[in-house]
Amino acid sequence: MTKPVKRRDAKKSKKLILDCAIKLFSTNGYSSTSMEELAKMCDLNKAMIFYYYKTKQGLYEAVIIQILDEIYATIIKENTDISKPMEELESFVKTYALFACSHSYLPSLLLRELSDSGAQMPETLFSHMRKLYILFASILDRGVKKGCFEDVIPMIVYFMVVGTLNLMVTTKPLRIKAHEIDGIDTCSTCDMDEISEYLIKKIKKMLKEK
Amino acid sequence: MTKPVKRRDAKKSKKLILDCAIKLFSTNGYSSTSMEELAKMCDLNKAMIFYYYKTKQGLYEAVIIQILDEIYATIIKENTDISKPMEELESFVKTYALFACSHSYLPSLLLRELSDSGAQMPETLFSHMRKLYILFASILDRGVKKGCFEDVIPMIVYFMVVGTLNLMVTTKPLRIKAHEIDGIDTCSTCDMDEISEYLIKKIKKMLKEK
Amino acid sequence: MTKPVKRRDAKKSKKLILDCAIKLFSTNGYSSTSMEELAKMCDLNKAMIFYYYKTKQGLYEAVIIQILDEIYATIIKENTDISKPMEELESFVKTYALFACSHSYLPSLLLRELSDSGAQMPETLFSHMRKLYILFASILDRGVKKGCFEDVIPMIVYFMVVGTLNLMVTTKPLRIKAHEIDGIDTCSTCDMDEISEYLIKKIKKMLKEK
Amino acid sequence: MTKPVKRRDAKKSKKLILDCAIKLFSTNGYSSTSMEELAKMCDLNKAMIFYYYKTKQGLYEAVIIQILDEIYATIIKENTDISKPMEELESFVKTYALFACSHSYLPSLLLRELSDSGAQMPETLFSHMRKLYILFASILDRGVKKGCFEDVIPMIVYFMVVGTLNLMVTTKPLRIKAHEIDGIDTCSTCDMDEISEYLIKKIKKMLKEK
DNA sequence: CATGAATGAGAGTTCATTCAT
DNA sequence: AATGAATGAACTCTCATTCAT
Repeated sequence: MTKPVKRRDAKKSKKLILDCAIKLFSTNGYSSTSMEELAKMCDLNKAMIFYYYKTKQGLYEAVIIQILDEIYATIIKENTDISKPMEELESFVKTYALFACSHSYLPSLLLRELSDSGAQMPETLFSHMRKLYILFASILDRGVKKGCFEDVIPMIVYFMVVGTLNLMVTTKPLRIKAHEIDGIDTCSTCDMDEISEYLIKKIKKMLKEK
Repeated sequence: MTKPVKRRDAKKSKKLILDCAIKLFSTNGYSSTSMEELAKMCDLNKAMIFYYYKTKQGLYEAVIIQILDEIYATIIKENTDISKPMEELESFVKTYALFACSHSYLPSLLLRELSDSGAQMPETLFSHMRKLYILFASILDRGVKKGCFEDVIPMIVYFMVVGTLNLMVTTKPLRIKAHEIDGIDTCSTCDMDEISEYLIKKIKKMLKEK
Repeated sequence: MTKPVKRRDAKKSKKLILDCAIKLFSTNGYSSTSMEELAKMCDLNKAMIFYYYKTKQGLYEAVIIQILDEIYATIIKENTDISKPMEELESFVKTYALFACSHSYLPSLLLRELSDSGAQMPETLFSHMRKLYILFASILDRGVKKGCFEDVIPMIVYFMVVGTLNLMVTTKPLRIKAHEIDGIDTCSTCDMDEISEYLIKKIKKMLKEK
Repeated sequence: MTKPVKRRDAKKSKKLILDCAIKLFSTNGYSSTSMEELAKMCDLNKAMIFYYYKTKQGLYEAVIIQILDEIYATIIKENTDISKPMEELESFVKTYALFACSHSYLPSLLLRELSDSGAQMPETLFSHMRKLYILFASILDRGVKKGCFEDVIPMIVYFMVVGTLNLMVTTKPLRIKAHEIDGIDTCSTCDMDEISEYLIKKIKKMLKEK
């Protein structure tokens, strides 16, 4: 008489929720994502989300940690056995670009969070973001010390790189539309490789000693 | 004992609503801004918001138009009687920086809207944003033709400038906090002038012919 | 500097409001009629409606009195110098039918009011409705006494006449639609004359002594 | 001290909402019925109504289907194993009368819906109503073919029967009041049986061949 | 007479969250 | 581990009505 109860293992369900949450949070933003919608997407009961993540905010933080840990690990991995700052910088940009391109929720989430002065930014997100920046800044710093870069303000350079990459990812559909409407060049057909190549070239030129 | 009599000045009320809306929308984003909250902030009845702006969406678009018209007009004004592309570029960046700094809702709003692939972006916002970019791109274009700039992808350069400025504005509090915690340089004491000076210098170097 | 103020005479405005109100109340019903809508329809300020009629309910009652007074007067007028009950009945039905047809708000209003056990029916409406019924009943009564009708329950006969006429008016569009869909005969092309002729014939047959 | 624990019985709650909704919709009409009021009446949270019925309109349609399905089924049931049109007609009227009397929301709802030219009538209601009429018309039609009825316009006859029955039900309180005030005969003490007997007798006389 | 600004109450609806099973 | 029923607070928006001019 009783309905059969879906029994999957905990890890799978928990992971499923996280994956779907990433998609929803990054496409709709925090407040426009509803737990109902998420539950439907996972084909799971709403209550399960709360069972695993306590609150919506808790889930959101889990999403963030997941993403930032991934990008950080990816960059570290790609950067091992590189010692020249110039190459390190190049590797950072390329790795970030590739990751951002294939995990487009990262740019969405970061830009969104960075857009409101972090009024309510969860501590976890903040510390993870700093870690990434510190990594970048240390590359530049080593470059300056070795004499390959000059006149560097790392924060600004960081945003010129990461900010631009993020925006290029999130605005892709908009840029296509804009190109169609106005006929103007919005780099709408460039792929991520071209973009990061261009960026690297320009950043190098910009920072190189005369 | 008697209640103080209300304004009954349409222009003032309408303006008041718009001003408060700008603040709320840019700090909290669209969906996290409640009309109740807005009404309280204006010390006005909730219904008045709808009396003047019909819907929440309508109010939001009014906010956007207001902001983007302002920045556009400001830039145009500052750019009259400049003819050299190099100087035009410089003027664009400086004007944008100053405006963004003193009207910090602009960066917030733009970044937020740009962060979700414009899924629901109001048409008005989109067209205003394009206008601004077209202005920037035409400066670069003239520069290329006159031979002062080379190897330009305007969209990317645009984001390197505008994206970075926006991020520097919206992340100010975060950067201060990050500096306090990690002791790392986050440009936390730079003022907007220094930032735009640095940006201009770097962009010029980046685009200049060898 | 001051806006020109529309100055019409009071009577015209008051009448205009009443006329529009009749239309709206009978097509949309009481609660679905909004004062805003009404004001727009009259091209008058909302406050004027309250200036003339105090409340929505007050306006509604004015509407009712207007309508019922009219139909009552019309019937009385057409019935003068008729003395035979049979003809009187015929005249009542025809007059009512014609009026209902050309003032289709009457059937709408009446049916609507009669459909909710008069829970909140305004006293004025109630008394006017009774007047009309009393008139009808007295015709039947005289007919019985003169021996032209037999076995009469006036209330039921009244509804068989007035109820049916009302329904035939209000359901006209529905009947047309139903005919189109099901192909069944819904009297969708009959005009009011045919309907009242048929009704009169049948009512007579129904009440006639053997 | 602890709050009493709620039902948690979907069927009961859903039914309860439907039952209360029937009462409210038929006494107050669609727009004058508030979901708040309904929730209070059910001693249930407002959100539950939307949980089960999605929208107010959805609930309304559920109400309608419920009612019309019931009356249709009842009539069909009572009409099995009758073959003579005369008796079928009689059975239809009696069954309808009884049902209308004991489920007085039916007449209210029908009259109300029929009173505004079905501008916004839900499709479900319309199709159910047609089904009932088609049933009635087919009885008359068979009667004509068998030679028991003559000169029939089914739509008009239908309203003379159903319209009158409906009105007699909904106006009961009004008729009592009217009788008290004016002393006139409003059939205020008749019960439904007498009314339907009278109706049947008269309709038969009205349609019978000479 | 006439207006537009202002209001409070309440409408339908959504949502994060909890509870009993 | 999983479910569906239940909730309260909040949401956007509408409406009849009033007030100052």
